[in-house]
Amino acid sequence: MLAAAQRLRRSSDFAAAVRGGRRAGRSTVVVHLLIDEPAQASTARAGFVVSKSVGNAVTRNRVRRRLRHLVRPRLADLPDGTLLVVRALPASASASFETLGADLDAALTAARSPRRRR
RNA sequence: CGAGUCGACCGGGCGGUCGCGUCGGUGUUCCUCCGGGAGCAUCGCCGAGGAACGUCCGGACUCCACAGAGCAGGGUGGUUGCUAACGGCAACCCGGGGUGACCCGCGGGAAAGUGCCACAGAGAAGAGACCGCCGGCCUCGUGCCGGUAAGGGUGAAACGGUGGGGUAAGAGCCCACCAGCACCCCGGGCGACCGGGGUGGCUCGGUAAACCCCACCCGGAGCAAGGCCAAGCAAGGCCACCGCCGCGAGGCGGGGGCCGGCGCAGGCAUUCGAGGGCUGCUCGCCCGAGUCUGCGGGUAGGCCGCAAGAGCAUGUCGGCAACGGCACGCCUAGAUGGAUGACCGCCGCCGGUGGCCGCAGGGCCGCCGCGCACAAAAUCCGGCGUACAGGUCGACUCGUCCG
RNA sequence: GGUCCUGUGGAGCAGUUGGAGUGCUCGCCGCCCUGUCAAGGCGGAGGUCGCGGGUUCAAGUCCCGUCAGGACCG
Repeated sequence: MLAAAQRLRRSSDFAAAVRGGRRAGRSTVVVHLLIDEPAQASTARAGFVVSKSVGNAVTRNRVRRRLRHLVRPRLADLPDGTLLVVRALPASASASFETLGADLDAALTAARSPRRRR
């Protein structure tokens, strides 16, 4: 799980990450990553978007909690001030914990690697 | 043993590692107006449901000054009770279903009035003459006039049923029995209603989940209610001290100090009262000196409300029951991009499969499985409705067999 | 938290005093027309009226419950 300080709490943070960040998708999740944030923020922070198309309230809660648990160790590798938004797709409702973690890793490396642009 | 009815309940368990949220303790860092506050670490307690769901009803609570009257509008509809209240629940009544335990019913009024009843049929609601039956007339015909609702046919429904008398033919026209209706009397029941007797006229269709009538109920909005602080638009605001008030966030008053200098346009008013409360109308009442409309500008932060309650468990008493009284015990989630997750071990259940045992129902031992339902608080309660793998307990009915 | 709307052939819609599931546009099938295709003409098929109950002689229509989709308000 994530502590409250490591989560995105404001609508403006979500908008900044989704609009300004780099995006990479897999079959279960889509990742928005915004790295160059003003240096005042202490740690990297993450937020989750699980829409109603994923399932009812129980499955949405389960997907979000699994994603939080998966994001927690990976958040330490990201530089300070990074904003991360993980959006769950409908396929994530039936995915296992392992495939969810594999997709999240793949999407994160894909979003971080192409730093050669501009 | 088989088939079934009703009610109550559980809805995976135990342990370990790493995490999250509220609250409390400890330590530490920072800030401080010295009251405290914030962050981090660590320890401990607690941490979704029987439906948390749908939002179909009813309340508590808050604001609208009080929560007023009539009309309109909406809702409910056997009776009596229970309840804070209800469209809920219980018992009973009536009607229907079942061999039975039991189940189902928006179950007031059609004799206050209006509307509708397609097609078919002569006729569809104060009756009516198509065929038929009977009588009369003559121009003797596939004729005209009259009587007749017993028969035929149509329809979901045709103005009581059977038998007899009666008649030209018939008809409640008369009579007996039956069914139904209205009124009266007696008995039982708090009541819905039930049982019995008498009189009347013979007779009255259905539909109110069509308008309507009757009885009863309903003021409106909703915790995003509502309140406080900060910031900002703005034009007034900010700061500490003392006293007082508030459940609380906090506020009020006093003297003192500091900063700042009056968005735009239009309408109607200033006690003979604009405008508003009161969302539709009328009355009545209240607030009232500014208010209304449009444009422009600002605001997405924090706190209180916010969890001890029509509360739960046990016992006992009253009541057929729903439920209520008393005693004792317990404290049981409070998030706000929204806290319960991940992994492991053992057991349980389910499905598949293999072996052994048994005449059989089945039992025992293994292996496999993304297997184990439905579905998650958001102010809080009481109901209703709906979804749900599997399981437990109790009461009762019918059938068969044995004693 | 509150207030509403929609569900009818494959698609989009109409459907009133409740009375045969009736209609429109596109699509589909067959035939005609054409050297061929399109357009056009003629004919045809295709329906649990979202689902389950109820009222009524009779329900797409009225009532209740339920499911799915969608919209609005602060």
